[in-house]
Amino acid sequence: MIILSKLADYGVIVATHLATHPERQENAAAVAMATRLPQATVAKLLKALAHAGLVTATRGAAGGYRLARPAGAISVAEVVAAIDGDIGMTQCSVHVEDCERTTYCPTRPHWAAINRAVGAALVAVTLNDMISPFAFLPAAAPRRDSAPETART
Amino acid sequence: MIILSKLADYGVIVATHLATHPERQENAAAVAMATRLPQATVAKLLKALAHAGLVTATRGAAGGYRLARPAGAISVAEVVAAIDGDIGMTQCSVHVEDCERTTYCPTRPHWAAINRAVGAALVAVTLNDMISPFAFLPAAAPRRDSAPETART
DNA sequence: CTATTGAGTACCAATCCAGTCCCATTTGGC
DNA sequence: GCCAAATGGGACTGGATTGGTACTCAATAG
Repeated sequence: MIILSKLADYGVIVATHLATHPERQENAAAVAMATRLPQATVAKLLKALAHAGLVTATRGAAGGYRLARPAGAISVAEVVAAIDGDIGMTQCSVHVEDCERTTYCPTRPHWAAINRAVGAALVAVTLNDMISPFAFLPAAAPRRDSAPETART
Repeated sequence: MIILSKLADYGVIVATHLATHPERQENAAAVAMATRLPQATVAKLLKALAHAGLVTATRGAAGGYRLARPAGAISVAEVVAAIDGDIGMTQCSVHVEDCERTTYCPTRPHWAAINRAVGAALVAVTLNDMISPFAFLPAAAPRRDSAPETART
């Protein structure tokens, strides 16, 4: 099971690439070449990122993109959300009204909690973390041995 | 963006339903009726769960399904994995060989860490938690005051 | 032996997604 | 002032994936 769509994955790559040269302004073609991604797709991604306010775009000749904020202030969750929309585990987490089981489905409230946990894992990681060559430990996954009371496999 | 497929979501509902009557053996039709899900789909789900060893199946007349383990010993992650396969954030997390960018992509090692965090969020929740009427706090999402709040539109 | 029920597989339909293309708008350069 | 370069914002399409169904085989109780 793949959680992220390929586009969202690409989006993080593109954003990360911009984060490596925060002061430089690059147009879509240059980013595509640097990331080895299809040019048209990169253009689409950058548009989405610009729309979400994560990158600033300069139009016209000699235009291009650059990060709107420092790399440390942009989380992976934001990049993913800009491309794939809001993060939610289940249908009913995102479109509550679509789930006619709302009244009797006992699992629904619990999904919200799982949702937050997953979201926290993505929010905890910034683009700065992604370009660092060292592994990091996201705050949302502190340790595995804190197993509360439930037996695991 | 929806992270779980509908089938995986249904799978959790089905497993949760079985968890409410651990001692009772139910056939696919009964589970389908109780959960208001299409009967053929429920049958398919139960087969997948049985294949993964999460439920035990009794064949023949008066056969049916029941949980193979106590509800507290089955995590949501297992149920999801039984239906959707292994959990991974990106293509390269699951099929490393498919990603020809491995050598120079700086984001790859970090996805593994995010992966673990998300997986931990699902492993921390058991079927027992899902049937409890009270909200619980999964271990992987310890607090909200660490400001996962991001500026959205 | 027969009815019932799960196991397994094959298959169809629908949806979604990745990717491309087109045209309008903006801006810098000549 | 005009043209080229670049983004903005759609629409469109081919393909892959998924949700759902149907059918046949195997096992078991009575």
